Amino acid sequence: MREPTFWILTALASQPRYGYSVMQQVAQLSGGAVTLQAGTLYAALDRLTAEGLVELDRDEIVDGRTRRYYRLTSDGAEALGVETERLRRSLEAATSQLAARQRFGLGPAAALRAAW
Amino acid sequence: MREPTFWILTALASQPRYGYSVMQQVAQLSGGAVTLQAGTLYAALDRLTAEGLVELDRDEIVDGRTRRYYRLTSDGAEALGVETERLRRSLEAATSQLAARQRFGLGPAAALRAAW
DNA sequence: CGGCACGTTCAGATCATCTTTATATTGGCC
DNA sequence: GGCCAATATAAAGATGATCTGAACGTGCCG
Repeated sequence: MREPTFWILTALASQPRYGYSVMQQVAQLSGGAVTLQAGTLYAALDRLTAEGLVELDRDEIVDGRTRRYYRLTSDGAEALGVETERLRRSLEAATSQLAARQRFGLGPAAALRAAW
Repeated sequence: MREPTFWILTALASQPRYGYSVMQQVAQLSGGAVTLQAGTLYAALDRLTAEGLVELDRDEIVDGRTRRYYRLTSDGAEALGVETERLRRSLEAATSQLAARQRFGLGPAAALRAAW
């Protein structure tokens, strides 16, 4: 799962949203670090719908503009849960390896390097 | 940063390694969940070298086979650190949204939706 | 001597994402 | 009145990391 897909599922987890609302929610959740491109978003929503991770909730018309709401399916929630576990393991691995790097680089550890 | 790239940098963080050793380290760190494809690995090492995140450490010949060691550069370590922070925020967001979903009444139990 | 682990390399295909463009409405500003 | 920003979705073409699949050579072991 790539970044945009992950964030879209995350934004839809708590409640149904329409495309533009997903964009805003992702921007907020990521602290402004992630800005979904419109092309990416709507293509992803179509793809995720086809995959069954997301489904159409309803259409609303506000100020003459259509808002197409999507919701996460139970498959989508499960996929996000699996992805979250994967993130947890990745984070753990990187953290431990970076810590090992500190020990490797600091102090009189030159002998250690030779031993390896 | 994609998955394979992340794991390659992580495997190289603690010490220099050659390609095959990176594969094994990634498999171990990920608990067997990630298995790098040879094509992906060596292409990535070339690319990361060109980008300056990784650099050639040394060549060793063992049992007639060449082992090409790579090491993480300081740029590479920094990139991995940034990526790790990004993972932390992503994990946090997904966790909180999934928790909100529970409260919203759309827990993993699909039976709930049937009641609607 | 046949198979398996080791170790690297390359060509071609896939596909999510990015970029760009198009369309349409509302509302603020000069 | 005209311009621009924000809202809202859609679709076409380009990009590029990854995947697929294969090749090639060595050494170890039963």
